[in-house]
Amino acid sequence: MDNEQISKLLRNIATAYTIKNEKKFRFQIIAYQKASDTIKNLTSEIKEYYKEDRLDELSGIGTSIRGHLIELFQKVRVKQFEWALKDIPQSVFVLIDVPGFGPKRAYKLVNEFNLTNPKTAIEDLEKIAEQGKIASLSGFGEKSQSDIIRSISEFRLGKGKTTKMILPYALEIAEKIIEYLKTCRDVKKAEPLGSLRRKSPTVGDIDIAVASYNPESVISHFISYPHKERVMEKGDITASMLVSGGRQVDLMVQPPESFGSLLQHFTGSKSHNIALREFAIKKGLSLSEYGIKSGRYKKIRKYDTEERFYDALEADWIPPEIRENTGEIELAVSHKLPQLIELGDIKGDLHIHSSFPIEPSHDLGKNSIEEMLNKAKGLNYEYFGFSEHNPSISKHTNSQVYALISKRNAEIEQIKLKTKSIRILKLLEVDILPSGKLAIDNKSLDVLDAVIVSVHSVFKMGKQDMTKRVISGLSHKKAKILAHPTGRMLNERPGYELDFHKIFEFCVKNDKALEINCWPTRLDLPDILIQQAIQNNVKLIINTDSHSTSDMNLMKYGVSMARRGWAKKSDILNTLGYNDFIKWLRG
DNA sequence: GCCGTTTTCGGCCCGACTGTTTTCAGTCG
Repeated sequence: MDNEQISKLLRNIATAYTIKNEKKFRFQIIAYQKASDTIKNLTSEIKEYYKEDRLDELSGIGTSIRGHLIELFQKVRVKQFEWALKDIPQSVFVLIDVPGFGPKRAYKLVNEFNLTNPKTAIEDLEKIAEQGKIASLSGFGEKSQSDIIRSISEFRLGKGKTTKMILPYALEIAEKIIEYLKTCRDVKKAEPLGSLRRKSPTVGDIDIAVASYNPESVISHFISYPHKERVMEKGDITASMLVSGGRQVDLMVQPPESFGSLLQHFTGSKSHNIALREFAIKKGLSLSEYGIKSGRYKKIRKYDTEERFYDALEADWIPPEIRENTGEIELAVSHKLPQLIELGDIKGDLHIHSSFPIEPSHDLGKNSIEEMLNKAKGLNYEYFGFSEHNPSISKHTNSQVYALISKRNAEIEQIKLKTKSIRILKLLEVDILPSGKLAIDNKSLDVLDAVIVSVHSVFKMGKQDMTKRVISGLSHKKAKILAHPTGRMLNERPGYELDFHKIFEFCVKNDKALEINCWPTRLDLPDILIQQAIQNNVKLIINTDSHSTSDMNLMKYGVSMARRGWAKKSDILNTLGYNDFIKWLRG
């Protein structure tokens, strides 16, 4: 069983407990949900934690659930789970994935209509709703019957939060809506919050906060958005709608004097907020989007900025990117938060594909060496590295490969003569073959300043073999950077299997760096691995992997990812000045 | 069932909205 399946299993246990007796099992339900989330967010398989006897490192998994997981890995069947799941039809766990269905409603419908086949439960229920059989059920009515039909249809089309957007796409939608919101006079401020503000690599829905003295007017303006598909909810201070494309947008409004508490509340993450509120309780305080209530006086104090809100808790302001309840609250309270890297700290971009006809087996860039370079100057970089893919080895002999690389180098040298304001490096992105050998030979490698190595074929290898392959590729003296280390493509494929303990160890020992690739569908390394890499003293470098001049603006996404991984300026190699950087590259 | 900045026992975030209700349950974030 993989993480996704085990996470779902634990969530099902929580659902089962909710159906059995929500009050009695209240805290077990929370515990199982938390354990489920922990496993869902892991970057390596939980089974590895079990094998290495490291399950106790995971927060939210205590003695009891740990014992059940061990039983799961050893015997497959878990007595406690079987007891909890007994009497609950499988269809319930299928139906619950459809928005609007919680444990209670799903269970009631499955039982009432005897939906025994989990594979067809959703469409069976749809038919029953269409036949008008649900409205007469106690607790249901005409409206909920038609809502069910619509929910199922939207779920099938992947609308709402069912599918996640990559970050730039979500930002684009948010910016349009914010621009529209600002045409309303009553809107004093409007900001994108939630996972968008935390710069999460994928975003389920778009959260927007507005400061206004007239929430009614703001909400009525919001739901009149010309590109809306439908309004899902409309209350006094919040509203939700689907915009064209089926993307969900949530709105919350507070007066300007409470905007700080609203920002804090609506930025999340959920687990950060829960932890912060638990911390506040110990101080006799109660937090919400309205402000802070003191237990004794019950009077609410309002905060116009987030800084003042955190300050009221005697904590430093916490950058949104690290609000994931992984220790940031404790450090904010002890005033020991790290100074995270910023976009302005970046002094160079080393992973650039020009259109120079180097005849690679992978893709070529769209803009010339000179065009890319001019863009780099515009970004005020100190140094810049060209790293096209190596010439295709199936179509060229070694000497042809050498000739192509030399030709590119010659062109770079020509341009270097005319260029004073920026230092240029002659790099290449070289494939690590399944054997672990680099795709090009030493003669070709010798004419390069260094190479970026990466895996572009045969992804399905065992973890140990893939780790050996990558380490073998990185072992070459010229190989300094491992590009997009996990190989994941967001919304497309998970990464290949790698033993990152070994990779980290190798990189530290041999002074190699791991790339944080800025490409929005990659964002690779993932944040959690960035954090682990830093803890292990592994050097990192943020590269755009640009294939056109406009791609070079993607640097901000890599920096956000680094911030999510708690990276400081000193953790990132391309914040170094040229002399220090080149010393590392050639070292 | 988890967890430790008064705790290995006794706590466990806080609120909005909808539909079916006649005061609230269910779902969501």
